[in-house]
Amino acid sequence: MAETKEKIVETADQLVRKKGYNAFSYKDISGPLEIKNAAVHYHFPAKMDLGIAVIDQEIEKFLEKTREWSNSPEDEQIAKLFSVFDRHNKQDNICLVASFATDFKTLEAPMQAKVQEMSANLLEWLTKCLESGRAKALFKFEGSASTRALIIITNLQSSLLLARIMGPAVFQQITNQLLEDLRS
Amino acid sequence: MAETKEKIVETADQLVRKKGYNAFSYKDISGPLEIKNAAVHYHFPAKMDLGIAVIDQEIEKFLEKTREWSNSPEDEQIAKLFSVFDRHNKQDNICLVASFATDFKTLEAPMQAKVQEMSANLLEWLTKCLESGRAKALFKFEGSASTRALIIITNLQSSLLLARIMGPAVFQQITNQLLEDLRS
DNA sequence: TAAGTTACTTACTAATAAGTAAGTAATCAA
DNA sequence: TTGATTACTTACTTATTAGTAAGTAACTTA
Repeated sequence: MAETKEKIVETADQLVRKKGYNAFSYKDISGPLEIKNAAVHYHFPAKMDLGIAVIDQEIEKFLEKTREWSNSPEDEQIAKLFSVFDRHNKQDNICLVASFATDFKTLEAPMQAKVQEMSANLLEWLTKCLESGRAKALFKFEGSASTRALIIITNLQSSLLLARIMGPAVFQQITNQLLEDLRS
Repeated sequence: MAETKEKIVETADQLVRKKGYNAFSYKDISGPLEIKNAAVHYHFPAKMDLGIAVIDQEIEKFLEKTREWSNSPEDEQIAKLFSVFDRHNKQDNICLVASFATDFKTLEAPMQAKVQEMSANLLEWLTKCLESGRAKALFKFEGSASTRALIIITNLQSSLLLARIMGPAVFQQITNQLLEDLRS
């Protein structure tokens, strides 16, 4: 991919996390990158094309990371997932799923499908990780792995939301206890 | 409060929950209510005034409800809180805190303060409820009540977000397990 | 009953949004 | 070396946004 195109996607990713999909415009991208508005439209004719590119990149990154982690013990894999969210917390970013979930009803069908794909990937991976981690007695939790995965995902997502409102410390407070819960 | 003014706030509340604060316009209110755009501006000169009214109403409703519940056992109080979220789930609504958290960085200072006030109220109430419920052995959980309150709030918030993406059943899946966790 | 006051409507403005059409300079491929 | 392709810019259009100024009809109060 060309340099400008990559920078556009990266800037859009940051904007979705910082302001939300409906709250940024092409001007917010063309300005910082010192290109013209029409240059953004050249690479991404409609805003939806850009939105999809942002999600596609996130899906790709996630699959790549989890592939890298796949030989580590499950408790380390979970720790690595948490550290991804921790990094976002330190940058005052929220996660893409939460950001797009808020705007979900305003999105066109192809974008909604992409958001669903992104969420399904995360849930599927976490479910398997919890399942095999429990089999090895690395984790202890009640109920099905898929339910526990949903619970942990909701914790991670909303702790970034709450951290934005109540300060970054609440993220640590929540995630420390979550990891504790999984062990005990 | 006058009838029209109430209807405007109620419509705005629904719009914030359905589309997000930055994704609705005064036209989305004046249209359904069959009034003119300027009528909305008459009651709420700037959009922020309307946003604050929506949050103020939510705060008031919350304080009223928790006052009503205050003589019930703590496990029933928690069940009532969950049922409020359940009602939102059935209407495909997300919660105000999550909706405004996404747009938080685009909000003016007085609105940010209101969002913080709303979150603090919820957290404070839930912390106290968990604390006294644990003292009566109605609940069992690890760690401080305030951390557990944060965890439960994040679960409730994001289960509405995830339910929108993955279907309303995930809300039940999550909340059933959460209530189970608190008991066991 | 005259003078506010309330709750609007009519008719705007200025700014910003997404998106497009036509032109251009530089590179690439035959 | 010509002709196409790439990656833009210039210069628009159309729609929508928040917001306002001036007018009006109905009611209220002195």
